[in-house]
Amino acid sequence: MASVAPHLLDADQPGSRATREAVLDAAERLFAERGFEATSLHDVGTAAGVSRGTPGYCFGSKADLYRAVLERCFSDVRAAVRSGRERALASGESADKVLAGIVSEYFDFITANPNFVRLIEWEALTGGHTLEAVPPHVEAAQEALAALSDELALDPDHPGEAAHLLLSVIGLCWFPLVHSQTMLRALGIDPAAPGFLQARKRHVIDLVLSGTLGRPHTRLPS
Amino acid sequence: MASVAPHLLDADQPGSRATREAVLDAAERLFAERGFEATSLHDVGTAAGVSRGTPGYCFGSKADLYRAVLERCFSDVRAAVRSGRERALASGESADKVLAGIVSEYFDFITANPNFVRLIEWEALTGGHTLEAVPPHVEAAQEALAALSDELALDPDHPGEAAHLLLSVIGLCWFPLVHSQTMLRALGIDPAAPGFLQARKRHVIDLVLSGTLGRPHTRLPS
DNA sequence: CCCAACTTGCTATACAGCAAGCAAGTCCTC
DNA sequence: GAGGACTTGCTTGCTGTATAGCAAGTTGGG
Repeated sequence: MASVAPHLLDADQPGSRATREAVLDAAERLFAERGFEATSLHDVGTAAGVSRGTPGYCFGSKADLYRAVLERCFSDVRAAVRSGRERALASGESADKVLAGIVSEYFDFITANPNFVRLIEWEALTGGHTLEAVPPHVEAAQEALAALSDELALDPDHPGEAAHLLLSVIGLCWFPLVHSQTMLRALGIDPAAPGFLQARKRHVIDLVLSGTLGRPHTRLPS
Repeated sequence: MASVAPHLLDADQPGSRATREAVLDAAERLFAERGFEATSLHDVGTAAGVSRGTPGYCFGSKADLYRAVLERCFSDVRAAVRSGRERALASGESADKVLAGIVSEYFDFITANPNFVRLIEWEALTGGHTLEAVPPHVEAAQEALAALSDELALDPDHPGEAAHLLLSVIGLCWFPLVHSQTMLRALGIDPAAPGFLQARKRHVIDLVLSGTLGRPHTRLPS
């Protein structure tokens, strides 16, 4: 994950910029892999090539380091969402092309940034209390929602429609990444097989396009 | 979650049946809530109304207790999948009605069994190594896959189609449950609001039906 | 020589697992 | 049928290990 978030690195925080960055990188990787509880500051220090005390020295406490990781991460995500929206606005394509492009780009983004997905999954399971204290994540979500609503000119009488669609796109893209070791294995799918990711992307795009632009209204079963 | 899995409770395992059941119930709840690492045998004992040593006495080790929880859980799930499949087979409805019924039932099932969802999510994040040792989970997945393939008479030339569809159904249903404290909050959705779950179910059914029965073939964007 | 950037020593806490203890039966023998 | 031997079901004490955080120490550049 690239790095945009100057306030976390310079300012008059303790430690040098290079060390703080190395610690953040190591912490992001380890927190994403093992979660907050199972990651020790000792391990973070070792992975960053510094002593076990340095992460605490640079970031105050383990919880503060974790929050800093989330902040940097969502600062990047927010920037990605914004730039994606601007590109979509400028493209002048038809609604279905734009939607397919959004899904495709999002799919590629999370495939390339597994740390991001895993960090949020850990947050989801542990209550999301740290994420709550990181404003950019709400801004990113709201902007994604607005982009979807605008671009597709969704019916303003149903404000929940865009939200459901966004939830669906995210869920469809995330699921195979998150559950590669559980569901996919149980189903006999190898997520590393050549073509799997592309087939998945295609499936998601087809599903979302047909569901959104067709708009059938099926009755619930009794 | 109901209880089918006699071998875990009687046999010549240590402890009385009632105590083992109480410990399993408490452990399922706590492991689902906090995960394996963050749950202590002390807490399990207290929650079960026994001493801190009893969980270890009855199940051997913390890891063994955890495995027993997963086994009981998937024994139940496997039974639910089987009975659902039999009901679908016997219904004689059209493919779209059957699919809508499957999705609706599955949605209701996971809404009523959050422990199941959370236990698997924890497994997914921690590598799924314990789940790997619990055969019923593969059997349940395979049977669900076979049911979907049969019922919808999916093209046997594309064996991955049923798997992608199953992944999509599961992902669409799970996502709002798992991310009620992260995404939903960021999007300003209250998952406890009256009607949210029904609206979600409707959205998922519409999406899956239109995507499956229409079968458009949209090109990927360049 | 001094200050920032680290490192190392220390303490308190938490937890899993083992082993010993204990109380309430159950069986076995006379 | 009584009394001791033994089992079952559970509890409590103990030990080793891991970790967060603080405080004192160290080193290198300006």
